[in-house]
Amino acid sequence: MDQQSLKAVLGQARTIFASKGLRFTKQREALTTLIFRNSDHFRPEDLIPLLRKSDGAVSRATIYRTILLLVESGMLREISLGGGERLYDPNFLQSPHHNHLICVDCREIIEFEDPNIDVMQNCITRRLGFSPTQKALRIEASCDRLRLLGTCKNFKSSKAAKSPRKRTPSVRSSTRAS
Amino acid sequence: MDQQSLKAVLGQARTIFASKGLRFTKQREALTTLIFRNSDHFRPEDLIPLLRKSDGAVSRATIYRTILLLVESGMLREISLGGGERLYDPNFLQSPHHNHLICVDCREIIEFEDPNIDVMQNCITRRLGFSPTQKALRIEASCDRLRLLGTCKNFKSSKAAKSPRKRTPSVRSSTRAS
DNA sequence: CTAGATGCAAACGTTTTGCACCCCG
DNA sequence: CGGGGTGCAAAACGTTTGCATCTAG
Repeated sequence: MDQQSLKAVLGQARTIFASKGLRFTKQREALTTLIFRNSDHFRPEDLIPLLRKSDGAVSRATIYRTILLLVESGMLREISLGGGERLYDPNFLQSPHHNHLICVDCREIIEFEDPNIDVMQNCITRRLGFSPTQKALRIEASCDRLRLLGTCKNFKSSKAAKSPRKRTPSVRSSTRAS
Repeated sequence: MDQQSLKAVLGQARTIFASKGLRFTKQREALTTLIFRNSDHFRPEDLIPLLRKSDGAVSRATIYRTILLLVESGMLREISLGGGERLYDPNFLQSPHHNHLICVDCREIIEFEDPNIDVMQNCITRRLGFSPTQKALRIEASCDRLRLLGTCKNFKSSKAAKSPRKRTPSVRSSTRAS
């Protein structure tokens, strides 16, 4: 996001917060800046090391609390990519109706928009007797290029197509040991 | 699910497991029966008390491990309803292409199917250069009936439209206490 | 007999919370 | 100076794992 838009976003946040009687502290500003500057999907934990580097360190608790505020303000949206992975997406501010395609080969996330999908979702919702408030379409798919050519413009062997939620094994002491 | 279909499902599970060199133990059978008998969405934790009642108690570890096996066998699917809530849905066996609408008023989950949506998803996926493997459409919506008439056939005040992930407070001892 | 399965409890990663203190307005 | 905000560390949660034991085939 360019400097111009970022300024606008910070202003918007400040206004929304003020309207709720909340302060826009330097921590909240640093966090908001970080989140919208690169407009990447992120996990709350990801933000901690990023904030440690510069001088604007923010505690874990504040990070979680601020994210919640931004979600409640409609500036940030939670998305789910399966496997219990919980990500936040700052891009709904600029493209309010986009959806996500996740490449099962490289776990790359591709954002796309389609007006027909949106119309159809509204239709279905109304037909069921509801008024739509939020819609999320997630498509998991495999990359044709990778399958046919053995390579994929998104493919990075580093994050190779694997299981989310990895745990680091550790020394373990059994209580029932003989 | 009727007794007939349940028998078929158990047979299917037994076959798939056998083909992978896995056993269909009494724990796995009890679990599979429970899951597909009522075809309700569930969290792994939900199953523990249900299994304690009858004689077929199964440990937490086995529950998680078996659920994983069922997912890998394509008999069970994980769905996500937002708020980090991770549910499992046994109904994809009978309606492989259904989607979910969640009522924001009462958190009721309505399953629906729409052939057009499916075609369109395939279109979009191919246009992006991918082959679809799995699709999930989640619509959050508010119930018209409730808004207009103040009542909703799905509305239960008990599970009143609120925040997922509640925590039970507890006694806490502060280290920094004076 | 033996590979696979189970149960237990410990540990993990993530998220929430109580509380003392801080600071902005 | 007061009410909202922060940081810390301690829970709480949901899930995974090592290991000893058990069991189905």
